[in-house]
Amino acid sequence: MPATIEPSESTMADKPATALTEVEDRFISLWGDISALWGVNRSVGRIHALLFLSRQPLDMETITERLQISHGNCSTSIRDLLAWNSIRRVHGPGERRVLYESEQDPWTWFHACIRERRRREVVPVIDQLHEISDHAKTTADVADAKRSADAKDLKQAHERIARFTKFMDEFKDLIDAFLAVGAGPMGKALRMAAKVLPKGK
Amino acid sequence: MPATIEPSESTMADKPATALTEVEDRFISLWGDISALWGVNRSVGRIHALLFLSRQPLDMETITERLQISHGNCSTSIRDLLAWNSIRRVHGPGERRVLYESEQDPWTWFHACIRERRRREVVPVIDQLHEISDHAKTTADVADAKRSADAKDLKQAHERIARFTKFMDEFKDLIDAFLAVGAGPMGKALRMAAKVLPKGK
DNA sequence: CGGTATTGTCAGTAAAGACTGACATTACTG
DNA sequence: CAGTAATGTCAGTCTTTACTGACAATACCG
Repeated sequence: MPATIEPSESTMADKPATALTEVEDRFISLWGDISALWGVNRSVGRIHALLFLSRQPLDMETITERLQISHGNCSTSIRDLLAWNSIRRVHGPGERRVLYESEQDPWTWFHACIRERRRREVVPVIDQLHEISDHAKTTADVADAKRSADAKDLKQAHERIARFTKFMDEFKDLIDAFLAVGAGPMGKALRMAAKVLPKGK
Repeated sequence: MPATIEPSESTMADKPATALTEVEDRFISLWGDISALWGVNRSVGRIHALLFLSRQPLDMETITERLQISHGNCSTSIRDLLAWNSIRRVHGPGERRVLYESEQDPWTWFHACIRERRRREVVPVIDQLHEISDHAKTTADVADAKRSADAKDLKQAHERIARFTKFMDEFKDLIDAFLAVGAGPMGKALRMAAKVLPKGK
């Protein structure tokens, strides 16, 4: 795990490193590392962290200067964050600049991430698994009818793929249960309960 | 999401594409894609998928030929899979070759993955968050004592970082609850319950 | 204990992914 | 509705990560 504690991300620029920026930078840097670890682009994570800490919505220019990234990078990353419902546009009415702010409650944010990952990744994968499983079944049946030598292997391959497909279906159910409970008071109760339960290993 | 349905991964080699290999390849390819999406190397995922489907433990040579990867790549990927407790060594006694097999129950496997991610990623991140949070608190207090102009900002930054740290602590509790329940009959009950609960969104 | 089959390592290279900055497009302003 | 300030796009470049294959180390065998 990187997260080397460099003097400060912002000291690289000409701007002075205040106590505030130094504190912020450590958090931003860590968040960037975590993001990378989970398949999310580092810039995306850093911008998100910055907006999470910021007391007011920020515009793109402020972000690019603060994080020392190009405005193209910033624009793309912000598009991603919007698509993940991690940040919101804020229009001052009749303002030219567009401002962005992040959700302030981490559980609400996490909830949105899970919902999005479910939609983009889990559901399509399950669809494909069912397709593959069906195809395996058909192939196995054909081989069986023909008394092919590999009929038995095909049957077993189908059995294993079906088993995994079932797992993913159940996994989705688990996600759904989590989302149903989510960030509200019920979720709070669940999390309280988690603290009391016997700890795993 | 890629997973282009190419004729067959194995037809690239000289070996013929049987009905079996074709079925296997689709599963292996999909699993490779999923792995990449979650920050796991594609080769690692493909080997895991192959071992999951295989009726008997396989040696490295078989794997490299089947997946058309170099033996160096295979060796490294297997080391990873072992470290993640996703596969096991199987020694035929007094055998020169080392064989590998994967866990057959997907929930047991998933359980092991979560435990490992908890250990490697979640816990270290939480430790760092606490450090950063403490540092922010100290900095804020110092600024406050000096009546610095940015004392208020520092206090707020600390408040946000602390909020996020609390979230991660609760998140770990949730993981612990899951691990405690895990793959046994209790876990089964939980997953059944999940099916009945009102669906999220 | 030398010979050989197998696995481990890692420097170099290939592939994938991220970032920049010039140009295009959009949206307010006078 | 021309002028300008801002955001969006994307080809080219840079950075990171993954993969290969030659060499090294290990483990069984006679």
